Amino acid sequence: MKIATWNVNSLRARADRVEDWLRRTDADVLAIQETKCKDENFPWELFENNGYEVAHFGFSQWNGVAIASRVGLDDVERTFPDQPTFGKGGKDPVQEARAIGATCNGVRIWSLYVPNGRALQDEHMPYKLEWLRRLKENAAGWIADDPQAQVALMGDWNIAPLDEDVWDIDYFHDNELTHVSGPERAAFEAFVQAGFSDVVRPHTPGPGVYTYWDYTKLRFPKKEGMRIDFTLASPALAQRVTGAWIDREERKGKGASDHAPVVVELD
DNA sequence: ATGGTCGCGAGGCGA
Repeated sequence: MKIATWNVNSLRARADRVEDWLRRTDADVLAIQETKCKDENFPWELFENNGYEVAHFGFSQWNGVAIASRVGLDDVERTFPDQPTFGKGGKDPVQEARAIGATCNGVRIWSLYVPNGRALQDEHMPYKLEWLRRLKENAAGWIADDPQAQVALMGDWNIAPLDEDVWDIDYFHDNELTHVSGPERAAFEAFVQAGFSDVVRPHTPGPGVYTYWDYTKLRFPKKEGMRIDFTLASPALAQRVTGAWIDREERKGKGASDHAPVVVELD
C-alpha cells in the first residue's frame, strides 16, 4: 500500500496536476491540505473518475483538509477531540478546518494542517502550540489504548525539527522566524516521546532535502527550502514502512504547489 | 537589482 501527503495550496487551482500525479504515482491514499474551498466548490469528480473515495472538511477559502482513498474510507472524523478553536483579536472562536481522519484498509489516516504561528510573538503561536499539544494527547491515547494501532499523522506540520531542515538556520534565528523555535520543536518532539516516528527521514536523509519552497525570492531554483511536511507513524505502522520519497519534481514548472508530495510505501 | 509569488475573490489577507 502506498500512502501520501500533499499540501496542494488550492485544490481547484491544482486539479489537473493532482489528477496527473495520482495516475502517475499510483497512490492508494492521499492526505490533502489547503484545499482552500468549501464542499460546493470541491472537485468531487476528479477523485471519483479515478477510483477514489474522498472526504473533505472545508468551509471557506482558508485551510481545508481532505483524504482520498481507493482502499476504503471509513469512520471519517472532522477535527480531533478537544481541537483548539481560534478567535482572532478576541472575536468569537471558530473551529478551523485543519484535521480530518479516516480509516483506510486498517490504517487510521489523519490529514493535518498545523497552524502556521505567523510570528514568535503573534497570538497564533500559542494557538499553534496548544493545537499540537492536544493532538499529541489524543495520539498518545490512541496507541496506549491499542499498541497494535496503525496510525499515520500526515500533513503540513509547519515545523522544521532539525537545523538541517532549513537552508540556513542562521537566517531563521537572526530574523526571529518561526518553524525553528525551541517551543515549536519541543511540540514536535513530544510526538516522538509518545511513540510516533518520522518514517520518511530515514529514507530521505538530509541535509538539503526539503518539502516546501516559498514562491517568493526564487527559493526553489536557489534550493532554499524547508522540510516541514511529515508522516509520523505509530510503532505498529512504522514496522510496515518499506520506503519513502519526496516528489521534488512536482514542485517544478508553472502551476506547481509550493509543497512537494511525500510518499510512504507499506508492505 | 536587497526585490523577486501565489490563491481567493474582488480588497486585502494568508502563507
